Amino acid sequence: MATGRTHRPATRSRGIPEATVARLPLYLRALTALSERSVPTVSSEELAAAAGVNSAKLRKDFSYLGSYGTRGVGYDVEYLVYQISRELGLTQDWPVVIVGIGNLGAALANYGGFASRGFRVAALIDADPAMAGKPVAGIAVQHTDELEHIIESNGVSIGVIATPAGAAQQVCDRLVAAGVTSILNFAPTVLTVPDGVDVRKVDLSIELQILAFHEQRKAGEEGGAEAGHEAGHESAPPAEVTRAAAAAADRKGPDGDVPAVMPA
Amino acid sequence: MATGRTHRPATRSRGIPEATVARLPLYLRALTALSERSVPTVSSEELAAAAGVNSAKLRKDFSYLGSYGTRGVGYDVEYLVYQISRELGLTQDWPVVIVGIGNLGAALANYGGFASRGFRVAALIDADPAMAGKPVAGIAVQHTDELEHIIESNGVSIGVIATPAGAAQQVCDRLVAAGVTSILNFAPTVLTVPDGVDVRKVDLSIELQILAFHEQRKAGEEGGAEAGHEAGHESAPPAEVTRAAAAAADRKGPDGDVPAVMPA
DNA sequence: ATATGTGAAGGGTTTCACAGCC
DNA sequence: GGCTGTGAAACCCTTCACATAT
Repeated sequence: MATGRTHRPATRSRGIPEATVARLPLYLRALTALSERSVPTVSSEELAAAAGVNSAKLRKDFSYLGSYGTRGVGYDVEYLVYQISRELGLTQDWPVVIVGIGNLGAALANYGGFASRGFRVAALIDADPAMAGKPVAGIAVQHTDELEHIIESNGVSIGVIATPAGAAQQVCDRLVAAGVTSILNFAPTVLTVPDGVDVRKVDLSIELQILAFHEQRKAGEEGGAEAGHEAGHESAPPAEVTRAAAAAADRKGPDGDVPAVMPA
Repeated sequence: MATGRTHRPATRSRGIPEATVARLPLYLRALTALSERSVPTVSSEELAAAAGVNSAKLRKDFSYLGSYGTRGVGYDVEYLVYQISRELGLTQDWPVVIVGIGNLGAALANYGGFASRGFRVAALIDADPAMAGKPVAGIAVQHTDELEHIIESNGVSIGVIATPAGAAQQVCDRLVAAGVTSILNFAPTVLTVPDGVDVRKVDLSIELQILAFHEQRKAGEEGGAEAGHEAGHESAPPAEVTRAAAAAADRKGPDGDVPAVMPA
């Protein structure tokens, strides 16, 4: 993505491919596990298996970072952990706010995987006045009114949106106006943001729909059935896709009935 | 295009690119919203804007499905909704089970976006005996012991794993052995599955790490600062990445302290 | 006049296979 | 001998631009 940006003469080969960046956290997790078990070195083959990719891809990925391996030996686990962490920017502290504290927001707040990687939950924000002051994951929920103040006084540049879809764009606008430049969006909506702001989306129902597509394909193929298990299903009357219901569900969002953020 | 596969005389060009499949749910959502507002037709330009892609891509995507548009006019909303739903396999009923009913599992169970698209939550499963019988989203949680029985008697082919990472592979193995062929995995682990089984992964911390990478880049660039907002942050002492903590958090998973599934 | 459908060009990503170094 | 690092090939995806249809 990105339009091209300032293409400088490459200090040391600037520009790690997006696909590679997306895999670095995977490698980091596998390396972290090895580090815990005090394994000193790994080969590309072993590490690739642990990360679920093939070894040629892994080596190519690492080649964009530099030459951190030793031929005939492999990679030093500790050294690689450090290098990848640095490349991803995890050696610094990233305060984040989570907006919309329903089941999903609470799950995110409780996820230790954030804190341990340098993401510090600076605040939990919800529009429901009844939530204000209630502790979730050991942090008191604050009201939406405080949003701008929280962002600015904590220097927050990353925001997580876990509100219903109907509130997401408004929350997004307020986050961006207050200085947030990276957003992780769990609401099933397309967010519009100004240039320079990154948005990543996690969409729970899209993932299931992609699985359904492939599942359907399996059912349709009757060439050389490998797994002896009839796919598909035919008990209940084929539920007609209820369009109105889907739209209504999208409006509520990927969470229960959380009373969420409304415009100020 | 494509490797060739069983290159039959092309009934109507089999084989939709994976990238296209991944966008169909996006289009479907946008179309559903239009349908609700009783909009009869859309142009590729309008629909693309609503879905957050560019119009050339959208037209190319639709061309893989067939010629469902009218030149000079646009696409019939209702017709397209039906065609995409059918292509994705959403015109049939897909019973799914969710394993691991912590905050995340509960959020998923409550998500109306599943039910409204043909995904019927057939069962909620958790390893904690204390959870058994408790209703979540109107469905009584069942104990892990029932897993195989539930899968088989309901003809479930799609499973969602929302357990801690430590339990994920075991749950996965049991699901697959019982007949599940598509898995949506929220646990921060690489799952190993036999051929013919699809796995999709949603990893909360990876998304944040990717954002951090780009955020760091923004901070580093001092060429022509567009948004007058200093990136980065320097208040707290730069949190050294605590590897052990990250590994421990991964083991617990993307949810709180949910007592989850243990081997039978 | 207007907007789709699609060859062709362009860019990015993955895989191959082997040269290079330990 | 073993394993990394990397050009080159193959593949996939996106974008362009225009023929085609209403």
